[in-house]
Amino acid sequence: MDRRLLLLGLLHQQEMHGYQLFEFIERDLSYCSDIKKPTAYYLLNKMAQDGWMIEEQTQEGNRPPRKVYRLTPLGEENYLRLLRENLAQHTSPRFHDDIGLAFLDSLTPEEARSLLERRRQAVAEALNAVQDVPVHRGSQQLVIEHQLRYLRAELDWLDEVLFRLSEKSHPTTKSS
Amino acid sequence: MDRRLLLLGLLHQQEMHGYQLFEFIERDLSYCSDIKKPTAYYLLNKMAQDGWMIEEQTQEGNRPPRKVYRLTPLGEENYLRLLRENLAQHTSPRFHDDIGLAFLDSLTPEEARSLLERRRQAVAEALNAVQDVPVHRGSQQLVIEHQLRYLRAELDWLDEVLFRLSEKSHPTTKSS
DNA sequence: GGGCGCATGTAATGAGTTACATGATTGA
DNA sequence: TCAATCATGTAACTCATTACATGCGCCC
Repeated sequence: MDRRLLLLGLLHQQEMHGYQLFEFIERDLSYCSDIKKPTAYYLLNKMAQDGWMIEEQTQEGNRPPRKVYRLTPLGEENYLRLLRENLAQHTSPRFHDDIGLAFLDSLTPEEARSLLERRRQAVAEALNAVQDVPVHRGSQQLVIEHQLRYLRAELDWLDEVLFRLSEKSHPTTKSS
Repeated sequence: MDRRLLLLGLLHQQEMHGYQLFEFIERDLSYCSDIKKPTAYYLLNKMAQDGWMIEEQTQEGNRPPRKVYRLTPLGEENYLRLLRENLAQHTSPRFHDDIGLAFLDSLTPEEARSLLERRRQAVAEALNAVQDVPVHRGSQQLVIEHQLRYLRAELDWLDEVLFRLSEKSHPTTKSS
């Protein structure tokens, strides 16, 4: 239902056609969703069939025809329902990266460290990328800030793990 | 491939049968993976066919027969390959919860606050649950600690958002 | 004797992806 | 003229899930 909520939320702000919606999501909301084009088109058709929105065919000059979507009252109702559900709940994401962490002691501390340094590098790059993202409109900016917080916490965590590994690989270096 | 890595990692530590593996994952590694029973059985069969592990039928008394899995050298090789790949990379999880955040300003600050208070409650409960988890063996404990860090960061973040909302709903209260 | 636990599966379903199809316009 | 952009889709496929099937033993 998340993907529906995403589309509904954007159409609540402003009517759009499918291509436009998809481009907006890819450019501005890539941290929220990795929805693909066929999925977006499919959901739009589905929700139009269900009476959540109406399609309007438009055409500018000889450009390809567009289907512009506008929420119906039923659509607005469902939008608010899904939004309230989403906000009230917490769903812990699965960190696939944790599976490797769980088996870290299959490797020597040295190798574990060098691999996790690579991971650290990747996280740092992701963080830089998010820091460079231009400020978003209204509460969409919250998503960016959340991402920043998350990535900073990841970096801190990785540094902690790397520190512990460095103590393991130099066991002779004892703190006084 | 993550789920394969999970199964391989456990079998690398100790040979087990399917039921046993699944129970272990559910009890001790529920933060890593939400793999379901049929998926686990399917993957075990698949990897056995591919020569990554061998099945051995065993039976105790009149109990249901078991299929015990043990890694082959090929399986060990693939285990280490997947483990190294996993450790070196970072894959940002999708936070479905962020979709609601992006559209927070569709609601009044008051309603947004009360809904996010509910979310905060859910996060706090999850945090308590993780804090009560008994210490895990070796690097499996890292997963628990990572989860703790993540949930604490989430709580901090929610408190920040809630604070901003409280400022919006009492705009007369200006700081000197 | 009735339900739960052990132990392994099959079949149907679903959600979403990839790859492909179409056809006009714009720009190098 | 060749590729890219605009704009919408269909078809096949993958991966994983849910629901169901089986059958014995154990415990209350």
